[in-house]
Amino acid sequence: MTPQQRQDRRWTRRKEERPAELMAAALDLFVERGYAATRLDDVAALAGVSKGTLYLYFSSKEELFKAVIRSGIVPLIEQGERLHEEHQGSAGELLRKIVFAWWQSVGSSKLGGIPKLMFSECRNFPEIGQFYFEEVISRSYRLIESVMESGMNDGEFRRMDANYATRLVVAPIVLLLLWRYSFDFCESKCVDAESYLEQHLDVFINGLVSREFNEKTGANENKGAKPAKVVSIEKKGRAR
Amino acid sequence: MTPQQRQDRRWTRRKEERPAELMAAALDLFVERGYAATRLDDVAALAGVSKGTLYLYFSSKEELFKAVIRSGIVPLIEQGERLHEEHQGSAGELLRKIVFAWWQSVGSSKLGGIPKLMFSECRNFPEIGQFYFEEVISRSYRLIESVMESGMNDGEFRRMDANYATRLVVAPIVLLLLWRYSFDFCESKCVDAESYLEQHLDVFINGLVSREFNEKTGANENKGAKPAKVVSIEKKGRAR
DNA sequence: TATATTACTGACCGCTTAGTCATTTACTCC
DNA sequence: GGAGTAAATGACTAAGCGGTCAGTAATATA
Repeated sequence: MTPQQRQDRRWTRRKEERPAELMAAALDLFVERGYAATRLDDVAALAGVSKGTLYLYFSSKEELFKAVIRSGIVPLIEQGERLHEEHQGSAGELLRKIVFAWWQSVGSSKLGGIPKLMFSECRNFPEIGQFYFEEVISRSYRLIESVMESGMNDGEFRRMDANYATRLVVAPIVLLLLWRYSFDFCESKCVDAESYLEQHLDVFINGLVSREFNEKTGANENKGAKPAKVVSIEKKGRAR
Repeated sequence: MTPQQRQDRRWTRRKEERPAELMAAALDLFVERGYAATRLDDVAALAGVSKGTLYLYFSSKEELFKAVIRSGIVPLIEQGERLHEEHQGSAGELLRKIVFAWWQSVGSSKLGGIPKLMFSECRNFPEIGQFYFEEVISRSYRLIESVMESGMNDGEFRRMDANYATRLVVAPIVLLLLWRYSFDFCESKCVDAESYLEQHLDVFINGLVSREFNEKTGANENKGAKPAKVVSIEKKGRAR
């Protein structure tokens, strides 16, 4: 069959590729507009098929959403495990390596839209929110946290709450990602991810290493060899 | 009229209070479910009125949304200006003061939902997204940036890109807020904002102050010679 | 108490969109 | 080429929700 012949056809059978194409289209629109505001006709159109075809592969809008998240998560998890195995170097170097590898493979690809999507929608889909939390967020945090802890044990970093330290390294990176899919369009000059991450790691790692504390407030004191007090507290009563 | 009599009435006239009550209800639901997934019947019900009443005060769903954002923004801007005027103390102290004041008045109040809402919806409402960006985000950034710059000029902080430095202080705070309105429910332990912010400022300010920094690579220089053991620290005065 | 005013109600309308299915078209296999 | 299979279509249905408005009940006025 010549390409011309193929082009003349009203449509072609592409059973294998459809699901991935539909999920890619859905991801784009979900990220851009949110789940509720995305119409399945538009998803189908963007994937180059009719809505009926979409229903050949996904039984409902919610199933499509779940599939988008699940398939988007797989590479994230694999990426995490790869990084975990390739442990070497000082904690600071390792941190640097992980951050840049992650940004390259996730932050700057289309997968980067998934965190924004999950932040927006996780309350509407608690089940898949929980899934994402456990399989992606918790795992990533544990990876970083182990780096932080080994850095402290080796004396490379000063002692502090490793859980919070982890959140603090991750936060600017995640926010950069969210920014890309939200307010980015408001700015004329966009953030240079490379320099931003570089400066973040620089300041952060120096902050971890440094032992100069504010004596006046007593804050940030490193009390000898004692580990920093664990500040996570039991969750209190929740509104509603 | 006795309270009993008032209770017996099917409804009462409360022209003055309705708009604020409706906006409060709308904010709750918009933050929880997103704009598109929020039904006006539910907003009205949560505010204790019928949908018809809602339309007495707001001409459309979008107008309600805009009103919610605008009214939520006003206190933020006022807060910002107040903080700006109360300039005093070193840059580090000032930063600390601003962060905690902001958290107390915004982060822990219902207004905290607005950033989450804006991150989720700004692409669907570019006009109001732009408005929020200019009136809230840019203003706040300028405030922090001026603190960072004066810190650098005084030699309290080392020189670096003030714009990025600003983003880096703000990021963990904003992400904490977003977290509260998204994945928070997934965790059994919740983040203690106070300790989290404390640790953030500690690490960050120390990272700004410290000059153990390899200009060429951007990596910190402690990799070769590990710092002394944790037990042998002596507190030093603050670097100037 | 009688009348006028208006805040409020809730049934209703019509559009949008998730989901269905009878039909059409591409492809496979003999 | 022709018969059989299955991928894809698009018109259709039903439900949900934004938005309307004629009517009702609370309040003001006198």
